[in-house]
Amino acid sequence: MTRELSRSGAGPGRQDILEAAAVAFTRNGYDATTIDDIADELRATKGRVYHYYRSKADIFLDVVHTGMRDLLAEIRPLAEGDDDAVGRLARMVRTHAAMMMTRHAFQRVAVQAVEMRRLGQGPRYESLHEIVAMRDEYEQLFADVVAQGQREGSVRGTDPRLATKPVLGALNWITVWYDPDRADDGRVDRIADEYAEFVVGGLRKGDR
Amino acid sequence: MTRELSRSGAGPGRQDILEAAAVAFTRNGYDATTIDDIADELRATKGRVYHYYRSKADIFLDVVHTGMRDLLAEIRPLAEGDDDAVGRLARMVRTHAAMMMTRHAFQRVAVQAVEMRRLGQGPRYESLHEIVAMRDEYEQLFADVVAQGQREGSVRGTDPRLATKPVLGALNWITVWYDPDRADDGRVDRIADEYAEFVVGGLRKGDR
DNA sequence: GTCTATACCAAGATAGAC
DNA sequence: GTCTATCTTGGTATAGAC
Repeated sequence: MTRELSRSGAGPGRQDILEAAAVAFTRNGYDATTIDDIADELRATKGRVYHYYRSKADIFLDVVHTGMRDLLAEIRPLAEGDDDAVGRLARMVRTHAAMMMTRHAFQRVAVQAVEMRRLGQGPRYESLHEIVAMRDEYEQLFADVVAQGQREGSVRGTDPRLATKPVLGALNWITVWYDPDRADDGRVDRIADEYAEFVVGGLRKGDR
Repeated sequence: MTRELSRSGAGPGRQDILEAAAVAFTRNGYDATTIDDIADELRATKGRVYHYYRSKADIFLDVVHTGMRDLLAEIRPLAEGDDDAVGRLARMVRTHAAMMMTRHAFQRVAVQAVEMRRLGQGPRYESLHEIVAMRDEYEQLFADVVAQGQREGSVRGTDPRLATKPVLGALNWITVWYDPDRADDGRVDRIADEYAEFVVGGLRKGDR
């Protein structure tokens, strides 16, 4: 039965619901989004939604999981290259920034989840641990590149973990202000380049 | 009657409620916070809260308004100095960062509000326009300093409005990860300095 | 001015027809 | 597999005692 399918991206009927939910959650946030909102977005009714998902929290976690999995899939290979750290960092930033814009709905919901402290309560969702683990791995990818840059002498000395905070803050914040409906050709690339320049400048060792 | 007092910071009984509400909203977010949570934090009951405020939304907006007003009061004088732009920018960033930590509850709630798109609906709260106006003024303060730095030749060329996005994103994000309970002496200053260095580095014209 | 008790409603979730 | 109808709960807001 469908209930038993593995989370995230599996199942044909589920995918539609996931996308509708991402849009709905992006519009109004988790609490203010009703199951009817999701059903409306789907052009269906509650019955359909509850056939595939047991609860609103389940849907939400699946959206978040999908968003983080996709982001990690893009960034991990870039972080693991063996060229110079600053170049890798620039590509990671550019790609993360671009994802916040091109996959706006899923990424905005994922960012929402990071901000929720109270996600810890409620029933024991195993997918919650997975999400926290992905977030930690993600942050570590950036911290490692920073540390690598320090060894290479191209990045100024700071605690690498602390250094990731403004970087990821700047990047994640894109989901707050960016409006995908004002899509303007070339805009995504221009913004992504600006972020890359900003972050690299902020971490590079100044020669003055 | 108390109901007629001007919003934000006025009234003796109101101040207590405001502080309790800031703490409660910080803990669980707007929707998940109940009036009973606020009353518990106050060590009182609903009756007290509703004596001073007509609705939950009113309390929330007052917390947000207070947070933004205080932040603006700190930053505006720094932005208006007449020394070099990079120095002013560094002080603005340091101060903003410090406020996110030392006034964590109010500032976190204010950041929450910025992220809510749907605040626009519901009854016509006049204070909403004021809040939006404050946000815009705030962003403009940073954009002006960036533009000034470009005229002075110390800041690299970019759209000043776009340049403020990663800066304010990095700064506001502090409210998400910073935990005031792990207060450790000197931590606030160390973090604030790190942010100042990061932002200035990200915007300064590179001499390479 | 603060409390308790309660009206009222919105929304999550379920039952069962088709 | 999708629907409509309904149950149930939790939370905003109010009434009115003290």
